[in-house]
Amino acid sequence: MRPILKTGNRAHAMEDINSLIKIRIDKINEIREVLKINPYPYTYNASHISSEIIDDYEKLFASQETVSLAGRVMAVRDMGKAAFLSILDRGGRMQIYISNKNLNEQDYKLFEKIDMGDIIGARGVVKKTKVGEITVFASELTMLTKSIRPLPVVKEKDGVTFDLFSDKELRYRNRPVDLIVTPGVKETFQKRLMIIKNIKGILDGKNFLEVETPILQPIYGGAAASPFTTHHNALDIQLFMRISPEPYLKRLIVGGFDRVYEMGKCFRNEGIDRTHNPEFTILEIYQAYADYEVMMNLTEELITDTCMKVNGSLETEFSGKKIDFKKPWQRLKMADALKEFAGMDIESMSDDEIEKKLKSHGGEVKGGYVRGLAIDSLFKILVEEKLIQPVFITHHPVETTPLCKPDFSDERYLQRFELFINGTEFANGYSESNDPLFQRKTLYEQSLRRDIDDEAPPMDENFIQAIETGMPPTGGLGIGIDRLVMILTGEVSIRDVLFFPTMKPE
RNA sequence: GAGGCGCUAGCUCAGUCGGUAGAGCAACUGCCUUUUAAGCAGUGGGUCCAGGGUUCGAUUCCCUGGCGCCUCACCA
Repeated sequence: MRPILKTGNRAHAMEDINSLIKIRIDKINEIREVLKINPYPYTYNASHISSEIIDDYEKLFASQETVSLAGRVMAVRDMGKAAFLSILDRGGRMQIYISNKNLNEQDYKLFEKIDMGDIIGARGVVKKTKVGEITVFASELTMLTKSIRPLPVVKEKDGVTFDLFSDKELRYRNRPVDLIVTPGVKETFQKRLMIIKNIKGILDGKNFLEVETPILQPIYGGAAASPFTTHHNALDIQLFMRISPEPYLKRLIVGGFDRVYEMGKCFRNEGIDRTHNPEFTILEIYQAYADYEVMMNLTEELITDTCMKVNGSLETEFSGKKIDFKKPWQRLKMADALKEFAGMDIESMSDDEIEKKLKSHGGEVKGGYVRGLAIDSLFKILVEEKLIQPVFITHHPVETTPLCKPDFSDERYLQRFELFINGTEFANGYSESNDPLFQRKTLYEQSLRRDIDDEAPPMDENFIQAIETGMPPTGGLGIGIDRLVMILTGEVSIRDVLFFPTMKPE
């Protein structure tokens, strides 16, 4: 079934028109009919953006050349025969001086129809006002887009913001307005883009290839999570939204792309909270002939380099805690972490003791006791939240994942690491499993758990066949990009680093 | 999934011990030729989230529901 435009849309839109909007529509009509101006023209050539005018002020003032710029009107201070506009463009804010002495009659009449929120073009010379603010003294005004929906009025003086657009629900549901009026929001997203660009730059510099793999998959895997399901009409088959790009990236390693990465959306059909959004961005990297130690070093490099580029320092603050990214980060075996933070010598404990301990802390293993899963669960309950500074937890019990190689020195544990910062997981990496017989066995066993654990993925025969073809020894790494952006920008909620977080319909 | 809190004008918020409501900003009308949270005077603007109950009367009290935020649980 194709989505059909609801017939009620138009009626609803009409209802929505309140008196403030009506007044602005009247102004559009006057602009069109009286001033004979199109309030929605097609182009405008601006010579400068705000920041360039400020940077080049001395030169522009000396030459008194005419500059032009385009932006959104954020404030109108009208004093009768003179007025000041603040307009906002890509480079920031610029003040425009309006006077009927400098403007022709038509443009002055147009000025009288300008509201906060309109997008205009202004041409004029650059001077400082009496109070020393760099200002474009307008000799020509152009209406570029008449806005009919009023913006929230946010004011600011001496760094103090007044009447902030603070209703989070409205902000997330109406992000364009939020981006326009809420200080700092745009900057957070600019930082997000810088972080992503920097990480890709480092990887590109190391000859990793950025690839794209299917988001719609007939069989999902690579993590334990509930998928979103969808349906392909022509093939009449069920498809799943990927929960991880891992299985396809490994197929590419088998195919000879021996350094690949993908940064993209994954989808998990789980609850929503401060650190979880149903769709989120993951970075996965695979490097042939490398092991988990190489991937740990790469993790350190990616994050410290990016932190330095974005924040100019390796120290940041996150919800009141100082985080120090200085290398090298501590590396701690999970068993040792349990010893250090929970006072438990897990290796000397019997299954009975472990199970009791887990129960006493309100934990359980889905589908019945398994020693390794119980240890992992104890770690989560007792240790995770205590890991504030960056630390690699290594050597998880073999039962925690079927996709990782056991450590040759002690096969009860994996060559795996997870990076924890501020009590949450940021990265996860392995020496990837490439023994086809072992892989078939562990994935089969995992698929059997589906009866008792609805998050266990199904058997993926096609993937096993790829591993049977022969995957070189490979190190793999996954980093949660949204959470990384959170810690590097100091945002406590994932919704504040996503342009459009998932919301229930109103 | 559980608990707490919130939802009143375009925005930010008061308020009504139950008698259908107010401020600031925004808007509108005046005044004002260097302002910057511009200022001064005046005017208009509300399904008080929705539904039900109690009541002569509910925006207010009670119940149910919706949406959001926070905390917890869940979460490779």
